[in-house]
Amino acid sequence: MGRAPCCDKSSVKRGPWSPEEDATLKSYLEKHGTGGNWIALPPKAGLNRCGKSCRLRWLNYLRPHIKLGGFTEEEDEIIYNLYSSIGSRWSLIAAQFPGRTDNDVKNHWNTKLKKKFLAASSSTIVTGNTISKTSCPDQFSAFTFQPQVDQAFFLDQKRNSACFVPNNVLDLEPAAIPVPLTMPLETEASSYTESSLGSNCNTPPFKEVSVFSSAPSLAEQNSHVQWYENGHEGEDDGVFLEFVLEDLLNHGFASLDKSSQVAPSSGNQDCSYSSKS
DNA sequence: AATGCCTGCAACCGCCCCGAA
DNA sequence: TTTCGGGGCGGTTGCAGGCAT
Repeated sequence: MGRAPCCDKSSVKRGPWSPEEDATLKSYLEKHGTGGNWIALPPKAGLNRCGKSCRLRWLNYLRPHIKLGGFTEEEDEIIYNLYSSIGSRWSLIAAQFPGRTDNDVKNHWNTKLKKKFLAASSSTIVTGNTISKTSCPDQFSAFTFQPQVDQAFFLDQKRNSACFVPNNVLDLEPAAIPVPLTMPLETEASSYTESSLGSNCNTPPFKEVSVFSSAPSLAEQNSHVQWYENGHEGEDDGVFLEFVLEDLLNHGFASLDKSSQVAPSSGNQDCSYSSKS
């Protein structure tokens, strides 16, 4: 038994919005606002539309300062890096671009970027091969970019970075893994504090680009190595990130130094890996 | 010029979350 | 504490325009 629909779909108009409807909605919202209730809004505004449809129309096309289409290469890169790190959290990704909507970013991804980056995925791996050993923390961060993993994710646009925290790590104790992201703004690296994030998560010491941009596809291929945080071995598998380190090493995609499998500034965090096979 | 296919995008659907009652 | 309902979000669909044949 499903929940009751928000409106009578047989009696409201559906499909593309006319310029008159747009004008009516825009005019009403500019004068009165939403009133905190989209469902009740259409009759007040004189529209024969579902409240949710009104909300969508306003948020995606009518509200001020909307920027549609015309994605730049840099934006594409950021979208891809974010998608690699947090998956299809379109609202979160769109939040990185003032004026862009989640729907627009999602459509852009589905129609253009997905193909573009899938086609380029092999060359991306080659790019990963150029990583120096000293950039191992980058790779570790990249390995945390698994959308499938139950995770908490903190973005700090001001600091040009983000923190990733597996959910059940949060349950145990706050120990965040910093995730460097490509952000449009040049900013100084600085540290998160416990008060700002509730953890000892720090930003990386420099502005970084996610170099492991084929992480999702590699994660699918790589399933026989499991990563553990020290002290949590054998616990809930859901917290652990899985991939084939050996394959990476064999193929030279990444140069890993086990002794440095620690995020650069995650304080007390330490990690190790083992083979499941 | 006509037809069919492909692509991009606007809009809808339905689920989940969260706050109010 | 539970229930209900609205908002938010990601996935999907359907249409229109462009392109190839």
